[in-house]
Amino acid sequence: MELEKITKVESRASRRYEDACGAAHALDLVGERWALLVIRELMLGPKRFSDLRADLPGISANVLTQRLEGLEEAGVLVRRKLAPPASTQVYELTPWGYEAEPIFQALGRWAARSPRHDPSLPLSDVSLLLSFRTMADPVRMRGVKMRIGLRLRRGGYCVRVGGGSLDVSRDSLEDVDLVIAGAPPAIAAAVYGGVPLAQLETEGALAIEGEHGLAERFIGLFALPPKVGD
Amino acid sequence: MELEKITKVESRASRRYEDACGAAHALDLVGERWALLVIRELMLGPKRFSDLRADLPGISANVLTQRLEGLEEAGVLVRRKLAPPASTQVYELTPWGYEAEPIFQALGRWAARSPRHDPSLPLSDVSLLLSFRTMADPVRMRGVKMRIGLRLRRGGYCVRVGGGSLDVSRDSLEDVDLVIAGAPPAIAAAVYGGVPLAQLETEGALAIEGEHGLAERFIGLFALPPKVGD
DNA sequence: CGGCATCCGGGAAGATACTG
DNA sequence: CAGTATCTTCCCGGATGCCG
Repeated sequence: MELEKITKVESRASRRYEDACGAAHALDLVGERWALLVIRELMLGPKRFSDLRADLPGISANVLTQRLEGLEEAGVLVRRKLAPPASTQVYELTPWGYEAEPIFQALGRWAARSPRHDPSLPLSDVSLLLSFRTMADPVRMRGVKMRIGLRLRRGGYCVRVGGGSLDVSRDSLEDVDLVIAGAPPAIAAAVYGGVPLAQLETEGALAIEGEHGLAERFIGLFALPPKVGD
Repeated sequence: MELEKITKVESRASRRYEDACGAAHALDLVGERWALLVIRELMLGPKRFSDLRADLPGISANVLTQRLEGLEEAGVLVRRKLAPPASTQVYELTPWGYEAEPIFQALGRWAARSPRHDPSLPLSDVSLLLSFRTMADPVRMRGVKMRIGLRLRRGGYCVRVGGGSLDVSRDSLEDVDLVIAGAPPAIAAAVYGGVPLAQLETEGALAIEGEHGLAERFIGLFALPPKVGD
């Protein structure tokens, strides 16, 4: 057991980049496969093991366990036991963990220009909401004030636009001007793919509860960068 | 041979995150081990295979070959043959590849707060220069105008401060106000570690050609974020 | 069922030696 | 100098099973 631990530590050490560069150290911490996506899924609040598994298509249970251990050891997240009677264990980012969001924004903005980016793949609730924070255009938000509710697979979120910025929270859908209900890929198709709302509604992929004009204005707040070569 | 190709393609596909999230796609492109560090080393201009190998402590030749192939296929870099009589082959980022710099800035800023960050590890020329671009404080640069030359192991660089921003280029050391010569870790110790210039000079780790006061002012332009817990 | 340990097969990374 | 070939080690992914 002790020997096992030692060899484990040694192998970990030998697999780190021996590099003082901050980016290299970041990759030592979160560069393993799935690590950043686990953090992404926790960016809007704590989740349980099984929620993480369900929201990360393709991760296996043992890898998720390993990543959670490593990220906890690195100080990126903590395990927390909810007060009874819930008593379930959740994983929650530390304040420093939450500060990783610019990493996702930089990665996302850069990859959005990739010729190979395939928007038809599955998209998690959190990914969609984070993309709003990343892709909202400050110029287009100037003078706009609205509260949009999103009813996604795993719950409700509220997007508040005002004061030239955009705020997102996992929230009930009280006091919103409009609710958009649907799966994340459908909403992404409307927001980023230019697919008309009417078409998505007749297909049953999406439902709008409120004024359509407001939904159109909401969609107009976001802009993808042009693909490489354009 | 054909079978080999097919299995290779299949394995590649199965190892991608099937996720429309931009960050996930970025990791499909540059998430493999060493890939981002290869890009980092090319951020300030093209390099040869052996230079990359020398500047990436610990990468092996076959992995470097694979990463260069993959990054070329992804459109992040191109192989270019220099005109005769040089005739050596170099690897150069595409314009889109150069746009990856915010990724390094986000990673670096975040990891700089890590309790485990060890600044005494080796540091490449490019890492040091990129850290200047990342960590220069716009407030402190206000009204400052200077041209600092750096003579590092692998050549000369010029850091131009002016108009509230900082510019870096691989360049000769003509027309600079000051030259700092030394190994990147020593310069980092002065800039980020608070080690006095005089001490580094007497140790022979660093040499200043010009006014010391100017060097001190240059060093004062940079600030690391506080560590987690401070 | 949620969380985790264990075993196994395949494939990626690492080290070293070798070649045009 | 710029890689290729080969071998070993280790990580990832899948399946199974344990336990509260």
